[in-house]
Amino acid sequence: MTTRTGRPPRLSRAQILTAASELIAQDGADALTMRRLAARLDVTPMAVYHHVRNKEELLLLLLDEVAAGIERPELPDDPRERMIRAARTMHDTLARVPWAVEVLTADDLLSPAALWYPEQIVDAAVTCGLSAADAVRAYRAIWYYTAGEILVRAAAARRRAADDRKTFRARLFDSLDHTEWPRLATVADEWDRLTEADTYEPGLRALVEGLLAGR
Amino acid sequence: MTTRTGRPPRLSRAQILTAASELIAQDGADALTMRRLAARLDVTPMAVYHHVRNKEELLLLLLDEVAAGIERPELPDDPRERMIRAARTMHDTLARVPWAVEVLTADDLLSPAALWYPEQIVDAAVTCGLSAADAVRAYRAIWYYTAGEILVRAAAARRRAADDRKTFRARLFDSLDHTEWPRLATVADEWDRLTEADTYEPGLRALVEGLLAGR
DNA sequence: ACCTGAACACCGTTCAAGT
DNA sequence: ACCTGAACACCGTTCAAGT
Repeated sequence: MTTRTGRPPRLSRAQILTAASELIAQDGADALTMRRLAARLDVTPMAVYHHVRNKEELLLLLLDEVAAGIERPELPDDPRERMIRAARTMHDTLARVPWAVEVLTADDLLSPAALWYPEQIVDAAVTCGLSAADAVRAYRAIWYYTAGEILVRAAAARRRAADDRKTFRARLFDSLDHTEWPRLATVADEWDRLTEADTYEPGLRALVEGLLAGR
Repeated sequence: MTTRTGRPPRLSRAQILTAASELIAQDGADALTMRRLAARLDVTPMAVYHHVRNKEELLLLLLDEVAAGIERPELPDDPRERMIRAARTMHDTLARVPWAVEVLTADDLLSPAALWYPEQIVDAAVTCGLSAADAVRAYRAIWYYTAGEILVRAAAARRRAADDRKTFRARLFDSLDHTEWPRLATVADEWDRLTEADTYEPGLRALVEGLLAGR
């Protein structure tokens, strides 16, 4: 029987993670600073460091939480539709936590729990007739498209919130030289509407169709 | 004839932009801070503010420089190949300045000079038989894929430089549960090689093929 | 007009000390 | 063991003053 010495903990890792998630949810990923986090927990900044090595570890722990809560819906039997559904779910899950994509952009693989997505996609691609190598390449193309969509839309949302850029694009389109860019001039009026619409899935379907062309 | 008064300028906007570009080129986008920039120019931080409103304006000016130096190669006559060549050029140009993509992720449109890319792509798509709206959607899908590729690869390069993650992925794959993720287990050994290879173009071709399916 | 110096309100993190 | 307090080395930016 071990005797616990020292004073009882006021803070726990779980509390820290909860507070951090709340901060991000409320004010965005940039609002997560060690000092603000500490203030919200009503402790010194350094108290947090006793439970978490540094900010990077904190972010990785938050990612693990996201990964742990990942959806694994029933997927269609048809492998092509299975690819699409798996990618769509991956997209929708991550689109709810765009900061996570920013944190891990690099790693097309997330933490172990999130491996479910590439596993399903690669497996479905192989079932469709791709070689293992081509299936991995197909997964990567899907990941680029998906990560790009999430990052671009998240950044666009920030702009809209900050409002500093709406005018920028408007100015750009207003000043559009109709002879130099005739095609863009034609679509200028529709651009915003088309841009705000969710077109993830049609693009995904086009990509998958192209990746599986001839099989 | 206007009489110039006050002391002669030691600093110019052009000098500031040059120094800023050099800083980014040497040490990455994170290395660009107003204070470091000032130090490199051998002036007070605040001297810079006399030529540039703030950091955001500085970044936008740098983007303009990138846009101004954009390549406009002869494009193939075949509209499908024209889409691909335009996208490929856009990609290659931006891949050389990944920080620019990070700055503007949001805006699928860059500054006026860079409108050449969407103009070519949308125009080629319409020539291929897409409606104006579908052509814009096609351009957006291409932009997501392209921006995603650049951002993911840039982040991966940073990781490789910092080296903090290579071990992470290795650990992940070593600990891979072969029964839970059979497909990933199969490709685990090849993953790094496949991931480092440049597969932008095949993915792009697949995407374009899917977007133009049936035309 | 162009630049300096001091200052403010922030960061992440280290280190020594308190209980 | 758990936390505080002071400090360090950074940020971007404002404001008042110098030449």
